[in-house]
Amino acid sequence: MKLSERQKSMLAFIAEFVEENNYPPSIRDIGTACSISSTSVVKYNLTKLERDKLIRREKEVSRGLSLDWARLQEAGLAADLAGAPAAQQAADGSAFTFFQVPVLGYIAAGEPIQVETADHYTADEWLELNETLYRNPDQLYALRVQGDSMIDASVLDGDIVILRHQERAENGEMVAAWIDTQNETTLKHFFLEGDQVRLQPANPSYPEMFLPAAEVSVKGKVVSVIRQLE
Amino acid sequence: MKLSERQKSMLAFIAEFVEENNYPPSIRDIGTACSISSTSVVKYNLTKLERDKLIRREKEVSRGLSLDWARLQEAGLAADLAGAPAAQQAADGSAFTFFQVPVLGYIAAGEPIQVETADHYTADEWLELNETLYRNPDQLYALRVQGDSMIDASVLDGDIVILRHQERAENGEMVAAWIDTQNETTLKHFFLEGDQVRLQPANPSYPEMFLPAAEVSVKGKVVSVIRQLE
DNA sequence: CTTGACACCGCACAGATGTTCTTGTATAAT
DNA sequence: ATTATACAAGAACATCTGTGCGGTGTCAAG
Repeated sequence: MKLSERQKSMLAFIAEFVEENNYPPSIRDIGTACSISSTSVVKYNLTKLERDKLIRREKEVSRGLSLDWARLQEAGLAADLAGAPAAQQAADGSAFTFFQVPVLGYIAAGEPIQVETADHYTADEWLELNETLYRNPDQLYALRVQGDSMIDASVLDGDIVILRHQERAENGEMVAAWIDTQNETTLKHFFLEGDQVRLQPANPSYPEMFLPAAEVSVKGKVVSVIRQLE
Repeated sequence: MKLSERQKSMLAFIAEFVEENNYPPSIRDIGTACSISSTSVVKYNLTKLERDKLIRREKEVSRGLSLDWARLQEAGLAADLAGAPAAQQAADGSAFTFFQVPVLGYIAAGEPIQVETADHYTADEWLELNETLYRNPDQLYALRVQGDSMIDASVLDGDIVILRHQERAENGEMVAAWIDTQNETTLKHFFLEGDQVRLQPANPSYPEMFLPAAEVSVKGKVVSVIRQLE
């Protein structure tokens, strides 16, 4: 199922419109927004989208259409759309969205964590976060911290770190790094020095690690830390 | 603002309809469902509801209406309605709830923050949290931390602390404390020693404060710390 | 070259839908 | 009684809006 640019822009507009107005756009609304002069072309593409089950449509009902977020998510299209998994009304009437982040397991000098295979369905716990705080929520996941090797960076044993999945990191960033030779994932500050990687704990009582760049792969970068005291 | 039975049933129907169809009902839809034979009567009542700001309406747009959950909640009407913001469907179909926490301002050795008067409608920012992590969410609020006086407790400048509103604290807990004589709220570890209160920063370069218990009032206890690195 | 699928355009039409006008019925205040 | 106000009905109207149909240009297969 591949979509034309036009169809993508239509989806984007529909999402945006619903987000803003709380009711769906008419065919002509869509046409104007997506620079489609003919209503029948809008209908034509709408039918396509409906065939792919990305939207639902009620025949002969004004503005009788809605997005199927489940399918959009499945198709990897939800991320680009306004008001993703569920659009909600904040207390002030403005619309905003929330999303869920899977807590995939523990990180430390502990067992390996297969971030790639652990998907949204194997996670045993979830965090719910406000979109205003994060971008690209579909790339986020969370881990519980075990050990105090990052204590000087104010990350304590038991904290939850939220990471954005990415393979590269800037020097000094706090990352989850997979160490090939040791078969484990660890939370450290990352420094690339020539063809060596230095993984530095933020606790002087733990040693730095120097490893060949080939043996280290970055699994994600810490974007947030959450601690429960109660 | 009191509503007629008819208006209540209209609200209920609109909520139910939107929940089910993802688009709003037409005037005639409402009429049929609420046993109103005339479209003008529906419009009449819709106008009333709009005057009370319980719904929003776009003139001359088919199905151009939406519920204002904030106002409905305020009026205590939201609970009876289908699809109220509090109830959501998780990906696995199970229901769970989330809630919002107002970010009321900054805390430090800074300006006073009137937690009592700052209610859910004056907050300029919100956090959204999963209920599974917190109990009694209605007593929660959040503050941004200014300054590094709690750095040794791993609370950094810029962090957001979530507090539970309470007047009492156990020794050693991290609290937001109002200091009468200085007209300010500050974040410190709390110790009651006789009729004196010791407020201790978690940073050796800041001094402890000893104050008469009468001059200190606890505004809340820190239950969580959130940090954004990105 | 012809054909057919595909994406697109314009337009006219009919059905869907909000609005307005007139009328009628209570109830409470004057 | 009279007036004002809230609530309701029905019909006519205007416009919003989805649908259908004829037509165009492109492109690859036959």
